Amino acid sequence: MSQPAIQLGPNFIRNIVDEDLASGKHKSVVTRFPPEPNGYLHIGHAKSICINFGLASHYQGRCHLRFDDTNPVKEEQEYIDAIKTDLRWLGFDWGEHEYHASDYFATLYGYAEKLVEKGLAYVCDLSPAEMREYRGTLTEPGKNSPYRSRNIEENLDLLRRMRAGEFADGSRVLRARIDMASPNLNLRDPILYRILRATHPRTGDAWCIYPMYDFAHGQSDSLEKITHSLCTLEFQDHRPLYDWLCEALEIYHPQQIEFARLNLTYTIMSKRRLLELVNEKHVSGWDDPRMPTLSGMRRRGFPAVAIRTFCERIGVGKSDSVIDMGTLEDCVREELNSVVPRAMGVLRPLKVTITNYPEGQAEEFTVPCHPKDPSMGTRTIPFSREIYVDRDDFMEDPPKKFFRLGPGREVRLRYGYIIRCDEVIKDPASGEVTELRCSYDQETGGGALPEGRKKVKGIIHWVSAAHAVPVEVHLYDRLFSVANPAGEKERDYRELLNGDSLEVLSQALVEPGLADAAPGSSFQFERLGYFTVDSKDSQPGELVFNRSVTLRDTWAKLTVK
RNA sequence: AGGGGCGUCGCCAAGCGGUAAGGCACUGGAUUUUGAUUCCAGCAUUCACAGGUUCGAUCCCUGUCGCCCCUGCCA
Repeated sequence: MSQPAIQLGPNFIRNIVDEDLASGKHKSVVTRFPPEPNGYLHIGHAKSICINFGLASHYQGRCHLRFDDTNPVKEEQEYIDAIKTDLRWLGFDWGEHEYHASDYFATLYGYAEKLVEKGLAYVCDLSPAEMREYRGTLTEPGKNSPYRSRNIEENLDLLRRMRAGEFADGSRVLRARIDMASPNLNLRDPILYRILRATHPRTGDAWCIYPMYDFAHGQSDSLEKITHSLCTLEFQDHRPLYDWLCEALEIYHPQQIEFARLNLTYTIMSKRRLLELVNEKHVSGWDDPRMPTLSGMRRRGFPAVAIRTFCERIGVGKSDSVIDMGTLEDCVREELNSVVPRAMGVLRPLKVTITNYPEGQAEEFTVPCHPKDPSMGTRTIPFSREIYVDRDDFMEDPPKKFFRLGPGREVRLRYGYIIRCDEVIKDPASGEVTELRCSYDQETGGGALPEGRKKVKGIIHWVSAAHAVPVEVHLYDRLFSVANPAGEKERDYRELLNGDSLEVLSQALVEPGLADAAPGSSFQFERLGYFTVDSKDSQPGELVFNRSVTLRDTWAKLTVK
């Protein structure tokens, strides 16, 4: 696998790295992407991935994949596997450099003993409630734990017995001895190790004590000789602890740099909440096409390149931001537009009979697969007396500027004839339009325009009734009904879900050439948008198409106004 | 005795003392057998605000205001 061309623009992290390289602090760059395997990767992770791998490739360095697996109660092998799948799909390669914090458990434990021996850590017996009380508040200093003055021998003995499994879960912890009066709460004797009897996906029951994030992350960075440890803004307050531990342990000291996490309008990025959406069945799974997960987007039909382009475009900064979903959609359209073949599909069919076209007759039009890329070749589409058009392309009482079908109006069938609507048939009971009876101009086949004939403005897509393939189409809309669900403090985010985020169309029809479309393959249904064959719900002969994204639609914009 | 960050066009974002890049969005117009694509044009006399330093400040200093993060034995 080769590194994708990720071209991140200038940013503050690059400036720092440039200085480090210029000053000789570093000769090369080593970064890492450190997910906790407690859920699936989402577009926010993609930003981090692109920054870490992108920075490494920009400086011809390397980027490690490291699982931050220090909390066995939340982590699962399923997630480890899914993360690797998504990472590869995105186009990144970590080579031999796959690591797990759990690989370092023995070393980390050794570090803990070292800290105790230096008098910089102690075993504390305070209960969680007491711990909270002793910690103080944002404005008041904490107070020293009564166990803070235990001597080194006792601490070492206790730590070893913690590891040996002599004490109950939660009964004791190992703490760093720093400063209970620090204005930075992270420095008020933070917990380094907790007793936890849980089976770890990789180390099983080998350990009953597990290191906390702060005692694993920086140490893992150090062991891997990471030069620049990039993380999100909320870890800024942890940096002093990161630095303190590297100094106290006298180990290689990477530099932690924080950047703003990604937020996207109309969705959420919290793994905890995404898990809830899955568990509470608000969505069909982590890979539901409405989810902001990479697996969801892949299934929806978003190309990996589009996601990488998106990450390049949004840049890297330190200010909290919420990026418009339109930016992502534009990246998706841009990629799909250039690489995907065209096809015709009718979402909500309305029967049209061409009254002057001979019964039983049929013909085929040979048309390009792509309007601008001849290398994509041609395809044939059948035409006959009965066709289907989309209901949206007919209006009984059309407004100004509507140049599709209406009583007495002419339109061009894309790649076919010009037809005129002569008669509108309705269901006598409901008044619903059930059929259009039209006549065609046989001089206009395949786009021909006889001398002197006026050009028609409207061109609509269609499908031959006898030849069309019935399919199911899933239309997706934003998952949430408000732009920034995470910013809504008053209401539970579940109340903000968009009840109409999924629309299932079971009567859709596509041109016969799509009958054997492969799962995951994408097409542009002309005038409608990009559609991708669902890789999970499709059966042979029963295709399900996911609408990946619509086309830009200036008409829709006008009608809203 | 609170601390740590951030404020440049509707949304992102370059800029690092010499007079506001770029993308998305939006608005025109051209081409078009997709109301798509493509193309061309327009879109911040101004950088949260107020002072100060300077020949000159978005960039330096001071103050004010606004927003985000931190009181898990989560990461």
